[in-house]
Amino acid sequence: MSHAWTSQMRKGVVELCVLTLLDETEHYGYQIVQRLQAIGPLALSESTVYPVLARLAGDGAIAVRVEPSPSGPPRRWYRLTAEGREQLRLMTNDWHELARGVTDLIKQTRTARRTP
Amino acid sequence: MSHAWTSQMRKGVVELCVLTLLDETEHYGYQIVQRLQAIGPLALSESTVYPVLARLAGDGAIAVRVEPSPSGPPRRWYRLTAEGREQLRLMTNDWHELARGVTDLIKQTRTARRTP
DNA sequence: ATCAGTACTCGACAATGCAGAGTACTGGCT
DNA sequence: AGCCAGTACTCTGCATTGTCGAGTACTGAT
Repeated sequence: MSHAWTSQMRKGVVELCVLTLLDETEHYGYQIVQRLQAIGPLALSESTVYPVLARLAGDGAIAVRVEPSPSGPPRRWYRLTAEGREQLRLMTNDWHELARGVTDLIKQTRTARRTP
Repeated sequence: MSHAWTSQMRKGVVELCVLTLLDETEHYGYQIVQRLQAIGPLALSESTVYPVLARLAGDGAIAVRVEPSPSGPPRRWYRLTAEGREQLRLMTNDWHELARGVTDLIKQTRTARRTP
């Protein structure tokens, strides 16, 4: 298993990743799970992704279109709405700020420790 | 206010930041709050930081030392234990992996969208 | 008939950040 | 003395969210 804290670090980030993938092109849920699992540190299961999709759809950030699948139950294709695209923009900004804040803090304290 | 998702993005990261600061040098709780509030995207309140310190101390990642304050109630100075230093190392690794994973994903989808 | 792969659903749980209120100590202002 | 701001920490309760585990349904291969 991963460490216990990795699942906490993912919080909030999952939503960002889903929106990001949908910004690229239309996706269905299972496909999103596959793509995120291909990224090691973002490997997450269906029970994580599907609720996110449901909530984003409820919020109007993404829209659904059902299409029969060649192998299995019908697929639910999701795409970004204008609202969702705007949310993605804001979230991406926040993500970059946060990531930079944390990474900088780590760097700063490292150099601070090296020169006491 | 910040957006609703920023507080979710912080999950797990707060613990990392606290450990990082303590890796630099000994700190007391209020001081940690002040320093993190100075970093815009990491601005968080006492009710966030103190529970984290309590839990880390309970886990043995940090050790406490009480000292009277020149202005106010006694300060609780925290410092990293060997255990805590190891945890910090692992968390930092995980953080960098996650951050790189997300940032790369954003970049990839951007270029993918540019060349359809 | 059985099994693997696909695609989605659901209930219950645990961790964590956060708002809000409260306590206690010091020192400055009136 | 009385009051307020700043310091330093505590506590209750809440909402959000990722995750485990199990379940359903459809297709095609063995």
